[in-house]
Order: sequence, then structure tokens, then C-alpha cells
Amino acid sequence: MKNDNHRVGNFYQRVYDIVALIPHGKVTTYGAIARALGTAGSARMVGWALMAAHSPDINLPIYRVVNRRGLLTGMHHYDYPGKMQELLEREGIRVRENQVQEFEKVFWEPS
DNA sequence: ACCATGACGTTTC
DNA sequence: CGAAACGCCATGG
Repeated sequence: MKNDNHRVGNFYQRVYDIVALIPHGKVTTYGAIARALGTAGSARMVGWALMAAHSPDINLPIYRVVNRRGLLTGMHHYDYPGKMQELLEREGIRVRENQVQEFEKVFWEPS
């Protein structure tokens, strides 16, 4: 049975759930989410799941998810480059050169 | 089942 | 934190 509740398939759903829990004005990293999922080494899968989350039915603050350095690595996957930065700055997050400033302060861990 | 890809991370230089 | 290499795990062909 695939409903092991902690295996493939639910991976996407788990990522969506955590992303939806990100507070306003805060950001998190792929590694942090992966760790919360129990698969610390699958940080890449987190990004993969976010890319799959482009479905219009899923409204998640994906822009609040950046890489470990605070770089907006996913901005290229939006309608246009800068969209992600725009959304982040709108929440009070300062972004400079595609990088989140004071990343440690706005960082939120899904623990 | 094997190989290639990917919005990453850690280690090493 | 510059760049490069390895690891990592899930998805698709």
C-alpha cells in the first residue's frame, strides 16, 4: 500500500503543507523543509515539488522559499524575473541582487 | 531496472 | 562566500 504516510506521493502534499505554514514576512529554505519532511537530503525534491505546485488550484507563498544563501533561485520560473522579488519586498523583506538581505532575521524554520 | 535531470546542500580548494 | 565536485532523493523516459 502506498499510504505509508511518509513516503513518495505524499511528498508533494507535505511540501505544500509546510509552505502554507510560512508566516507573513518570513522565508525558509529548501533544506529546512526537507528536514521537516524527514528527508534532509532531498532538498532538491522540495524545489521539484514547488515547480509542480504551479497548478492554479494551489495558492501557496512559494516565493517565500529560497535557497540556503537567500538567493531567489526560483525567480526564473515565474511569469517574469522580478516577480518573486516584488512579492518578497511587499512583505517587508529586503532583496538586493536577487538575494534576501538579513536572511537570518527573516528566516523561519518549519520546526 | 538503468540513465538523465533538477527552484539544493555540504565539503573541499 | 568565490568555484568545483560529490551526494542526495524523487520523477520521467
